[in-house]
Order: sequence, then structure tokens, then C-alpha cells
Amino acid sequence: MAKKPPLKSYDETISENGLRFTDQRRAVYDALMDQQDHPTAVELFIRVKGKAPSISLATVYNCLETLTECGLVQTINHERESARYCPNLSEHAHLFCSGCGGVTDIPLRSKKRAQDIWEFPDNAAITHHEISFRGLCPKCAVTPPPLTK
Amino acid sequence: MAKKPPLKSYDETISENGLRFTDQRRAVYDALMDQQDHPTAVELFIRVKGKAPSISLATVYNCLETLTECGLVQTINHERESARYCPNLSEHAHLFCSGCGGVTDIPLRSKKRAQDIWEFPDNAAITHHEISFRGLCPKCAVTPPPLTK
DNA sequence: CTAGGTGCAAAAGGTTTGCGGTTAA
DNA sequence: TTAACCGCAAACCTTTTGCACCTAG
Repeated sequence: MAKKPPLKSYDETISENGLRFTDQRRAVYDALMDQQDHPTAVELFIRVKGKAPSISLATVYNCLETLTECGLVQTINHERESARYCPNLSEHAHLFCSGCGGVTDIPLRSKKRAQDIWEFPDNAAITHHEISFRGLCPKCAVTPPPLTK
Repeated sequence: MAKKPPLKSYDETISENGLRFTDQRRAVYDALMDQQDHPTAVELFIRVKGKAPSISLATVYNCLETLTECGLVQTINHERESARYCPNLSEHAHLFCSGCGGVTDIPLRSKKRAQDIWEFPDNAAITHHEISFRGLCPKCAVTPPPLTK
């Protein structure tokens, strides 16, 4: 009795999409997966520079676009800030903390869906959503930081 | 028995915030309120140019920022597209149609809140949310448009 | 061998800012 | 009178693109 395969692996996904295995693509992917955070393209660029000094920022952007297209990472946008990239593929939202600037994943309560609270017009077909919150993360809400920015 | 005043008027809000009544500010506000749609800054700039030909795009941006800050309009961002401005101040989300490019307001089902489906960490303090959907509006879902892109 | 990828530099696109002049209050 | 506001142009910042070279398959 086969378990539902949770998520395709990097190798599998790259192959299935007829893409090549390049060091840069892998390095960008690993840099995002290693730390489970929400870096910008420039932050990833800096991380990757350590292991592959010749990589360019344009390549980081290109890789991230490709990885997003084939579903290996999520691109998240919020209030015109730099895009951030997320290794968590499950359905979730993000909390952008005004205190520390950090981003926290917000999971869906079990069995709930956006349709449960939003009144979509009949026949509307939703393919994707972009949901983010601005506020204070638990840490900053309890101990406000010394007024950054 | 006083009714709950629904929303402060333009005049009231401008006064309370110690702002000036300028023709440009009013023209930008009116251009947004007249048509209940979701124009970009440039679209509003064009509309306003009709009535106040000397206005500059920078002023339109500045006015929209001020109006957003004092709560008279909402600024909506989606997938790094140009910001759009929304005259509807009630709590709602937006559906960006891949067919016609239009934006539809999505109201909250009565008595529901984001907290009902999202599992926020204890103590997190939410001040604002940015919720948008990508998909097809009812019209385009029924009669797909001729592939605009 | 060759299409897909990379690195570089330049361009694009949307928004913001600096500054001198204008105007609401 | 004077701080807020305006128009203009330049600056900014993030992301994309063109192009010559490189390399995985």
C-alpha cells in the first residue's frame, strides 16, 4: 500500500521538467533549504557566493524563477519589499514582523480553506493566493525591540 | 440614539490629520471614488490630467500615499505588479483575473475573520493583512477571453 | 554537438526624492 | 507669514534582459 508521495524531490522535479542539473541551481536550492528562513535574492546570493564565488545575482534570480515555476520553492511578495523565497511548500501564509523584520510561517488550521471565510462570486476559479500579515511576531509582541528603522 | 458613524468623510479626515485641502489631492481622491474600480497610479494620473492638466505623476503618488496613510484609500499590491488603489474601505480581499486583468473585491463572509482559518502563534499581534487571489473572474471563467496574456 | 544556463553589464519599470517655487491657512 | 504642497527631473532599487561564452546531456 503505497503512501501518497509527499513532495517530489529536487532530482525528480528537475528531470521531469527537462531541466539541467547545474551547480548554481543546486547551490541556490541548497542555500534556501539549509536554513529554513525567508531570504531575499540578494541574501541568497551572498550565501551562495561562499560556495560558488563566481555566481552572479542574475543567475540567482533566474534559478529562483525556475525553481518557483517547477514548484520547488515559493516566491513571496509583501508590500513592495524585495521578494522573499520560502522552502516550505505546504499551504501557509506569512507574518511580517514590524519589530524584528522576520517572517514567520502561519499554517492553515486543519480542514479549513480560504473559501470558508471569503465570499467568492459564483463561478470564480481561484488558482493561487498570496496572503501575508503585518504585525508583531510573538517574541517582539512580548519584548518590543529598540525601535529599528 | 446615534448610529455608528460608518466612515469619516474626506473633509473630516483631512482636517483631523492637519492636512491641507489642495485641488490635486481632491482630484486624485475623486478620480478614485467616481469609478469604483482599482486603477494604478498611472491610470489615475491620466484620469486626473483631464481635470487638472498641470498635475504631475509624482504628485499623484504623493497624494495616494497620504490618502492611504490617513485611511481614505487602500493600496493593494499583488505579484510585483504596479500598485492599485481601492476606494472600498471595508475588510475585503482581491481577485486578480488572469483573463481580463480586472480586479474584483472579495468580501468576508459574515462573522468570519482570518483567525478562523489561520493558526497564528500565541501572542502574535496582527495589524494589517494583504490578501489576494489569482484566478478567473466569473465572466472569464465562463467565457474565456481570446488569450490576452 | 547543441539547447539550456551562466556571467556581465545595461535596461527596464515602478516609485521616491531633492529642490526651487507656490499656496492654503 | 510659513509650513505644506506642487511640478519637474533625477535618483533609487529590484528585477529582467541581451549577448557572448560555457557545459550538461
